[in-house]
Amino acid sequence: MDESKEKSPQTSTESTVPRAVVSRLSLYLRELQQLVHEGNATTNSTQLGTLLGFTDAQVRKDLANFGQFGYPGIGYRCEELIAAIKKILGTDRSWPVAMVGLGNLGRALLRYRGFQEQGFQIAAAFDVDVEKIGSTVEGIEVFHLDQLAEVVTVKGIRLAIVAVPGAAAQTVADSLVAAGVEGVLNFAPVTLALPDHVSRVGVDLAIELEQLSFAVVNRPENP
Amino acid sequence: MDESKEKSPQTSTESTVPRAVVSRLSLYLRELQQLVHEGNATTNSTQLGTLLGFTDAQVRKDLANFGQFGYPGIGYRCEELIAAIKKILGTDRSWPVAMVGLGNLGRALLRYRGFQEQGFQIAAAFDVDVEKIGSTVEGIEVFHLDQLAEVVTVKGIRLAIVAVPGAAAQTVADSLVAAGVEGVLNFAPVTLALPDHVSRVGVDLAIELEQLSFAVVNRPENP
DNA sequence: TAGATTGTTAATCGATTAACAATC
DNA sequence: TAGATTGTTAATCGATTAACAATC
Repeated sequence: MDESKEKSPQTSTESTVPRAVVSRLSLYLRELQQLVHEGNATTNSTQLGTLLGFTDAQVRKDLANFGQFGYPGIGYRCEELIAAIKKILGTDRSWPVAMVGLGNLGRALLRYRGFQEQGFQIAAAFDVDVEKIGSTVEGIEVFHLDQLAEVVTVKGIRLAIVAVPGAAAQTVADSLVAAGVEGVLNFAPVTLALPDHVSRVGVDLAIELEQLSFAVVNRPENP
Repeated sequence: MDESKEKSPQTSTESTVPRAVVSRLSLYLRELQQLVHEGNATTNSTQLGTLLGFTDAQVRKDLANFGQFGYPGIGYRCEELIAAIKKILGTDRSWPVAMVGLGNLGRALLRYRGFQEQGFQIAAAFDVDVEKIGSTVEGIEVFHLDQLAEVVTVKGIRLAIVAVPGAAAQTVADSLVAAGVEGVLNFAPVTLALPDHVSRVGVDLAIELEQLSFAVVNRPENP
């Protein structure tokens, strides 16, 4: 073998980590927070795996992508692992987020507490309805979409949530990109075209139900 | 009660078709509907793949799981493929769905039109707030959670959406299972324990944002 | 210590991509 | 026919699981 045994210089996390692993990382974090809430100081790969439906090997392998966090013979100290995962996910800080679109979904999301609990703060909302511009919803100022670039810059916004009708989503996305936003969480039922340097996550509520109906219809007993 | 075909130890259900494939099937459907809307009668694996960011081979391979839908030299007839995918997903019919929890998110989801467009109809809503019981929201009757089993039976409900606080979600899920519901779409930030014969899809809005912050923080150029 | 559990390597399993004969 | 595109098989790639020495 002529291969050097040198480790590659990428220390913590390059884009070599699959999305599925990152997704599970969030689940580990959520479960660890729950375990702490229940009074546990430590856990282990078997317990975490059982709670989430994964094998113990997978839990350890996933974490191994980012370093060594456990103690042989003991497991993982919950608070310590929580801090480590938050650092990896980037949620050891607070992110100001833009909300675009104040229809039913957008307004509901403005009121949702779960974002803030995990380090995301809606810093500004945008719409095109003049009735809404200038008002305040849940303590968040509503701006016209035209002010996007300005507000994004002033407030240091890097992430945005798109909750506009499908027909408007791509145009909004283009504006977000032009304003310098780096990541978009899209609730519109369309696939957004974004440049490579902008990250994209899509949630389509109807699609989630479709996954369910497929599972139900295709279960052995159910024709 | 006879599970006679015990070939594989666990998850004998839809193990033949991976979840990832089913998820892409929904994306194909959405894109095909968009293509029809734009006036296209046919498409092909290269076009579908390009629009969604997949290879043409993957599109064909995914569809091959379910049969032969294309025409060599031509591609796919949009309307025909739409009908085929809807049949596979089980959305060639209308599904009555239960909504449990009428907080901000639950109410927003009641108003969301996207469900109905894809064949899902909220048939009843449930809460424990006596102020809401008996009222009508968006034309949908609100029942007390105690009436779940009864209403589920009468309305033939097989799917449910859980939009209650995390602390209440497992209890609600247990009630849904007891009422005979076969699939649960869970928006509460907890992992629900459900029996094998009940399907589960989870959407955690904070987790979606975490995926985004991870992507942004771990992009080569960004600290 | 003895028991428990990690991190990691090797083996297995599954999913994606490439290639091409079939065919419209 | 000539050109285009499918469905499918084979090759590649990646992810999950199993196993175990290290170690607390």
